Amino acid sequence: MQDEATSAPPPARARPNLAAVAALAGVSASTASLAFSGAGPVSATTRAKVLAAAEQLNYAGPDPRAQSLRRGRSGIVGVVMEDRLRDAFRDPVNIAMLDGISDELGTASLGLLLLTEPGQGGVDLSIAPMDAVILVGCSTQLDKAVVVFRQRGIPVVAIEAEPMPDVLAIDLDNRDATARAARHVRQLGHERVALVTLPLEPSHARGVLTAEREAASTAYTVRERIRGAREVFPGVTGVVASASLVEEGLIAGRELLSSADRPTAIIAQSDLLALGVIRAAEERGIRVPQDLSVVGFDGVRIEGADAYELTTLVQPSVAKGRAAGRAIVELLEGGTPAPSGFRSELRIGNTTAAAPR
Amino acid sequence: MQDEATSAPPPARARPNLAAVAALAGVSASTASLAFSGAGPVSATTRAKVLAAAEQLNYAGPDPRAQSLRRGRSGIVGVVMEDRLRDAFRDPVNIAMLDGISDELGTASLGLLLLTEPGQGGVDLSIAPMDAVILVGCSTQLDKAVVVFRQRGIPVVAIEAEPMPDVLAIDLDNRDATARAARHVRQLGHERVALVTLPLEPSHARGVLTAEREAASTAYTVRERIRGAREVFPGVTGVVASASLVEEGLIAGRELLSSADRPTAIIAQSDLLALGVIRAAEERGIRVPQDLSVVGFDGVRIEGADAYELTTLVQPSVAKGRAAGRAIVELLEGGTPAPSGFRSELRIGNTTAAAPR
DNA sequence: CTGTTAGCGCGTTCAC
DNA sequence: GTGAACGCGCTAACAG
Repeated sequence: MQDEATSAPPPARARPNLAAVAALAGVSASTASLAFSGAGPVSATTRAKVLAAAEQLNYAGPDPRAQSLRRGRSGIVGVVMEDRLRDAFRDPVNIAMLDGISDELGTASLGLLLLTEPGQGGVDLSIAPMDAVILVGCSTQLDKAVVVFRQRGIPVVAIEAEPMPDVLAIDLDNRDATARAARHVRQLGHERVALVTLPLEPSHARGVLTAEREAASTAYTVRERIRGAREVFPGVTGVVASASLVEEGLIAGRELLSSADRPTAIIAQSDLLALGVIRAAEERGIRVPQDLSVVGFDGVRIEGADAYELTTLVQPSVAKGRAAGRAIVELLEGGTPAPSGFRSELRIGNTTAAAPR
Repeated sequence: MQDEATSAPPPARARPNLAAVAALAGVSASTASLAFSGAGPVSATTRAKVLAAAEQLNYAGPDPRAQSLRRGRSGIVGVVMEDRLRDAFRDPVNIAMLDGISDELGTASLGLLLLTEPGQGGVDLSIAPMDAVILVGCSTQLDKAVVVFRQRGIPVVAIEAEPMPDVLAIDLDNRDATARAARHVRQLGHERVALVTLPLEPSHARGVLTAEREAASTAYTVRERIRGAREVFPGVTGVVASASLVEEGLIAGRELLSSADRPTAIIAQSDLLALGVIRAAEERGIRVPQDLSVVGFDGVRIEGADAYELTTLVQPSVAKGRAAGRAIVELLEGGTPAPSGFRSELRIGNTTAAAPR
């Protein structure tokens, strides 16, 4: 059977397609398709012929792009992160969540397309061939994108985002949890309390937490946590960090601790920020927790924070990610998963104590 | 022109397509296509008509999957990481690299599809609709996948991988750099030296570094670094960690430091491991660097390692990522970028000193 | 400026 | 078991 092939030089050097393989194998395209997909009944002989032809033509198998079109599925799930990746990945909490997501998606053989909010010059969100989308802590700026997704029939799951119509929410008790921590602080007798918040705007501007900034912000998680603190300390204010980093906590801490009547307790919106605050205190000889109580959020293990057992709100990051991934899978299978809410636990360490004097 | 449309109720509630929009707008499909893509000359009137029709039908714009097929491009670049994401992202070096990659890809409006090596139950590598692939520190187990990519004409760039045909290499001087560090250690008079290596096998098995394991391993970077150390300390051996984590360094350090004639210097293959080793020494009251010299690799800033300025090899992680991303973009534009090699710099800190006695 | 004509490469009905 | 035909939704050529 190879006689002709050897006599006539293999002509097509271009990318072969299924039809070419089928032709060389002497079968129809549909048969060849079945031979590859494994679905449907194909005789062993025929399959072997097809495979041989494929090998001869250097055919790699069905084209994923064409499959996507035909099947109406690309097998890709977009994960939209709020920040630049370099910022997002610096916080262990995000990594843990992503890990949970990827775990569930991987199980369903779904790929994970990493995207960032527009404005940072990434891919146009509505143009990528995705079957579903997970929004991670995204601002409401994504409204337009969400509309497009809905028009396309692309299911959307949002982790800790402002409730949006037709978007399945995976939520965290940011407000309640912060209120619980604040209550703990108040019970210790603290009255001069300050906040160190995560970024309020996409610009990641550092600075004082003003009423205007707060009102203008679209950062759901940040606002919820602020509100939680206000439930206990109504007028409480503080400073805004530009990212969830120890370094940023340090800067914020210096700011807060330099004033004459400095706070006796600081509620930080992440463990990294809290650790930075502690460093700032150390710099000034302010003892934690004797002179200053510090509360964090997340409950991540931070290398090098061994000296302290941070009082913090332990949130189930991986579980959150898993829930989102699971929900996506169910939605793609036509199911109707329920929104879910996760709870953070206050873990009291040795960075909070009775207010001085 | 709208008369008929208003008399007959809008029938199709199903997902509209370009043809439907064109029909309702009273233009041809190709014209409608141009109206959306913005390419080609379309009169303002026509465009408006098309857009109005689209809005009326709730049409979200061209289907990305169909565009992919037609254009032969999906706009997606796969990034294959060796480990589970949870492991990979725990090391700042990988995050930095990914950041460099995503920066360049974002500039070219390319999406980043996160994949892991098969075996961990992820997506079948050859089935995702990717335009190009970046392999990050991958083992040679990807041979088959690489063959498929080549057949498909999908360009492949590999960061720190065993050289493979038709794969553009972005390399790091793992061997030379380690040799330089080892020479520094020898100059300080050390003779009893041990290694703490990164995982040698996909299984991430912890344990002693044996000749068999080493020979069987496909972990390019790890082997290169071992070889570099051997150039200076020919018979040197040590232990294998199961991941690049402080915790793992701690375990490895305990192992190495428990023996009677313990090493006076330990060369770790990452800063995280090195920090763990230092912790192990602290546990036993072994002073660093007086009693034990420790060398790392990467030059990342680790929170909480303030007490020490680690002697380490500073590698340009972000630049590596950028180079890979840039190469991909050039390859997709039909260019032929040259392979590149990056150099690590030995940064001498205060964790190495003259050998004791 | 706009319409017509062809496919991109594949999967999926149906008949036989 | 297998083949023939059709269409997924869009866009690149040309023709007018």
